[in-house]
Order: sequence, then structure tokens, then C-alpha cells
Amino acid sequence: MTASPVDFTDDAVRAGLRGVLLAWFDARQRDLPWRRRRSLYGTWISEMMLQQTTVATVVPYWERFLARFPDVYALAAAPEAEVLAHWSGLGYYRRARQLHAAARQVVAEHGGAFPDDTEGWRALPGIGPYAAGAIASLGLGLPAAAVDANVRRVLGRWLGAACQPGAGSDRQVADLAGCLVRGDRPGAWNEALMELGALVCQPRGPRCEDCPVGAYCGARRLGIADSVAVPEARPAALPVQALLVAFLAEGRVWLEPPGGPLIRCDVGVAPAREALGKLHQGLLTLPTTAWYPRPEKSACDLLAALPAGWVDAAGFAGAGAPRAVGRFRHAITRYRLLVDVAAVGVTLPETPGPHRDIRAQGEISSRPGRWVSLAEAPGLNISQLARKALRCCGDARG
DNA sequence: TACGCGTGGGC
DNA sequence: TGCCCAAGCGT
Repeated sequence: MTASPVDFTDDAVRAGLRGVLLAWFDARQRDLPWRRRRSLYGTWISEMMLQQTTVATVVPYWERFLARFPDVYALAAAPEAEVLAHWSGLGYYRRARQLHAAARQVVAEHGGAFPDDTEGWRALPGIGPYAAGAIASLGLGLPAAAVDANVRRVLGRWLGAACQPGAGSDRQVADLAGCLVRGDRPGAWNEALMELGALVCQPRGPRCEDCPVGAYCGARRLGIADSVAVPEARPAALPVQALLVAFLAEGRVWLEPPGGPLIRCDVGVAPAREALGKLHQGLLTLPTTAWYPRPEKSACDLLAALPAGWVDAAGFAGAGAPRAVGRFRHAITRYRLLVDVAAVGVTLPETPGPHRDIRAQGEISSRPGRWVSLAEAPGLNISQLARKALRCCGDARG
């Protein structure tokens, strides 16, 4: 193990570094809603939303979420579908379900009182080592480290050659984070580290000329700031294609949970994936074919490849020819999905009852789902994938 | 331990 | 357009 070019065990070094970075943060920090009105609840929501998600994306979601669920009691009392509706489009939907479960746990087991230490937060669903430290420091004022990708990169560069990828690196970063957070304003310190990583000490091409703490940076001292702590490349995404079908009846569209029965389609190629699987859990979506692999710059006509009688086979009664209403691209986890959207009018049974009552939670030929008016569908707990597909239906009608 | 889990924006 | 991420967590 190489010694760091900068001696962070020196009290004077740590005090100087902390003073300079906190002063920079006080002057340059972004004006964000969860900073403007800091609360434990609002901090928790922001930390959950910000996992793997950009600040600019989160801001409007955080505002709407807090307006609808102003405290843990409101969140715990809400149905999961409504919580997911307010998360709709944000992605990583498990976060929303865990957030809701944690709110119910806090209310049921602790009368609505939040944990008052790091370990208590860590025990809640969806709270890992980073989020527990962030909430404890930002919301409770405790000297807990919060090592996210930004902090790992910033501290990795400060350590310079002492922090090589592989064994020992994570431990060194964690030790340094724990050492530096002890002092005044631990929450502001953690935020300052993350802000520096987001605005200056970026993954590729760090803006060292704008850095307030360059004097303390081991990588810069060694002239390797742009080559140390750079993320490794990921495997390329897989190009696939699928057909989503909007079954329409009396101004409504059929929406169902993911993982429902697939629309059968014969293209002579093995599917790359049986569609959504565990994606979009808790959300509603449109019936879909499997996902088929496709060459980079071509696609086959999935609508033409549907077998005769496919509408009835899917559990609906056909009433007209299906028509193509749109096509869009959508990146989702490790896939690049080319989506064709088809609309087909169907008829509902004449007999009253759960199948005829389009307002009811329904079941068509043992196909769980429900009929939803095209106007209200965008406000429901649907994925961004479904949102784009529904937009095609609207465009085609309009 | 490595992988699955979403999405939008920058370049 | 394609590729690169961005305030992680659970299994």
C-alpha cells in the first residue's frame, strides 16, 4: 500500500481542507427544494429519489410527492398504487414500494417517529449504507459518513496513487470519509463532497482549474487527476424490438400488470427476453409481445407476424382491423428497445357484470387488468414505456 | 459477488 | 443516433 501524497491524518491539513470546501459549498451550492426547507422526512424522500437519478429529474417529482404526501402518516395511509403513480416515470420502482413499506413500518411500529440514529435508518427497507449515512448527517446532524459514487471519486482522487482500483481502495475511502466527517456541520460536509463531485470533480474531464481544494488533491499533485477514479466501461446494451397493443373499447384502453400473458407472434427468431419479467413491478402496462433480438439498423414487421385470430387468442373479441399507430425507442436497463404500437378496437360482452362493467377491476379470459379511459391513464401508476405507447394512441386519434 | 433494476440528458 | 453516466440497494 502506497502512502498518500497528502497527509490527511494531520489535524491542520484536515481543518484547512474542511474550511475551504465548506466555504466553497456555502457560496456555490445549488438551490434545491429539499435544501431550502430541510426536514427529516423531505431528506428521506430526496435520498430515495436521488439514487442513480439526476438532480434535474428529481426536483419536480420531489415537489409533487411532498405536496401529495406531506408527512409519513399521509404516505403510510396511501394505497401503493397511488404512491407509484407519483413515482411514475422516475424509474427503479422498487424504491417507491420500499419507501411506502418503510413509511408503514415507521407508523405501525414506532407511532410515526423516525429512527434517531444511523443503524435505525439502515434497518428500514430501501435504506443502505449510503442513504443511512446521508439521512443521519443531513437530517439528524450526526457525524456519519455517506459514501456515494461522487464521494468515492472525490476521495479516491484526493488519495491519489494511494488509492488504486481493487483490494483496499474501498476501505481507504471509507476510512478517509469517516475521518473527515468528524467536525462541525457533518451534513453540510457530506453535501459539499457530493456537490464538488457533481459540479467540479466529475467522472471524466474533472475541472481542476475550478477546484477550491486542489492543494489537497493527491491525484492533482501527481498529475493524474484525469486518469484516476474513472469508471470502467459497461457492456453494450442489447438491441431488441417488441410490439405493444392498445386494445380499445368505448374510449378506454386495457391496462394490466407486467408479466401478463404475451401476445403470441411468430417471427422465426427466439425471443431475447419474455418481455417485462420483473421490470415495472407494481405498475400497469399494455399487453406486449416478447422482446426479439434485432440487427442494429433494421426491424421486422411484428404486426404482420401476428397469427390469424390473435385478438381472440389474447382474450378479446375483435371488432376491426389493427392499425399501426406509432414507433419509438426506449432504453430500459440493459436493452435498447424499438417499440411498435398497434391499436385495435374490440367489443365488450353485452351482459352486465364484472366483465361488462368497464369501471371495475376486471378480468378478461383470466387476463388480470382493467379498462381505463385514455384521458385518465397518464395519471395512473404506469411506466414511462407505457406512457410513450399511450402517447402514440393519442397522436393517432387526434 | 455480480447482476438486475429505469430513465433522461450531455456529448 | 449511440454511448456514457447519475445522491444505491437487494439478492
